[in-house]
Amino acid sequence: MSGGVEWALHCCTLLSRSAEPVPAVKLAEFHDVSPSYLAKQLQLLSRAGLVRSAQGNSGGYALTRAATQITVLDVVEAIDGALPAFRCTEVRQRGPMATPAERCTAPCTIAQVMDSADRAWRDSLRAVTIADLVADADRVIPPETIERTRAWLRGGTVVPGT
Amino acid sequence: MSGGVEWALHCCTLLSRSAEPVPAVKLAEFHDVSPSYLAKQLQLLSRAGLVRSAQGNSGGYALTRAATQITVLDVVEAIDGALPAFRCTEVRQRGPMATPAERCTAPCTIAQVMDSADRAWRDSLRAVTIADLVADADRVIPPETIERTRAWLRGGTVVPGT
DNA sequence: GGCTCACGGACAAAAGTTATCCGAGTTGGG
DNA sequence: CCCAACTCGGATAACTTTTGTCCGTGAGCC
Ligand code: FES
Ligand code: FES
Repeated sequence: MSGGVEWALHCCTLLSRSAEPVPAVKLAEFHDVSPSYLAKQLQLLSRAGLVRSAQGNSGGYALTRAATQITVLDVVEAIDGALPAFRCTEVRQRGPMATPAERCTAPCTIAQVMDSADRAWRDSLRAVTIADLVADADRVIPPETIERTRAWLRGGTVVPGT
Repeated sequence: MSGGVEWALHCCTLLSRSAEPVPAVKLAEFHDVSPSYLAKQLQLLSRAGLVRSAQGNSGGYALTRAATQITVLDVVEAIDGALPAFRCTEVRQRGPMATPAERCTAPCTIAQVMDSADRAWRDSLRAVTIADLVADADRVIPPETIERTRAWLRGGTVVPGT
């Protein structure tokens, strides 16, 4: 799985805290990651329709829907692609004892099992929304830090310890 | 996911049909895949303890336990590795608003969700054994073909159409 | 009209995979 | 007992996908 999924999910939780758009550079600075690469991930989120990009001087990224309407699976599929990890090559139709194509109406049992597991994985991710993540984070992070984060997102660059 | 997983699983179902060891070359010929590469996959299965290799003139590979005692997950983890797809980089501990390490006693919520999904995936694969796969294949493949396969595994190279 | 900002694609580096080879060890037969 | 054939095993190379970076283009704001 792509490592950028972690960044994207953290960015979504952060975006849900800000009413105004947040530039990609600021998101990168907040997480201390490569701005160029994070821009690519945000682009993927934009293509998937999860975030909306606003250009111009006070532009940036913002969620298109409420955090309760965005599942973790949405983000994962936007970054990693929606195609299943296991890909059947139809080995059974090759070799000296090949199964004739006419009998291959149903997918191979092995492919079925893999597909079922993949579905279980997706169902598990679909059950959690960004709002759930934020709610759980609020339970751990002290309220003061949350307010400081909001201020940091809103204002310019904060010089720590001043 | 590695494409060799499909080969390995098909090989396991095939091995469960033969009491005697089957050489890697024969397994490769049966599935019409690269013998050299399949050898590598079988090596991984051997390291994982799923199959036992016998050298010498009448050597080859054989399952170490009954097909009912080998799950699909065992094979997948042997080939693809047992580490989860999602890897948390602890982004929360970086950047200007970094969470102090002392508060990071529990894993990040996002990591928990990912881990839960991964567990669901593995549970799904663990629930199916090689024996289940064989039983399901027997329901589809005509008995005559199964017997021909057994004979092909036992005997030398079969010249088709002669 | 000048400025900043985000988008998009082009481009290089790294990792992981796919594929192949030859040597070490073992078995069976002469 | 020796030989020869056959097997696995690990080391090695080519390829593909992923990861990471960069700059040019176009759009909004002042
Ligand atoms: S032929 Fe693809 S999984 Fe069996
Ligand atoms: S810090 Fe790794 S998933 Fe949140």
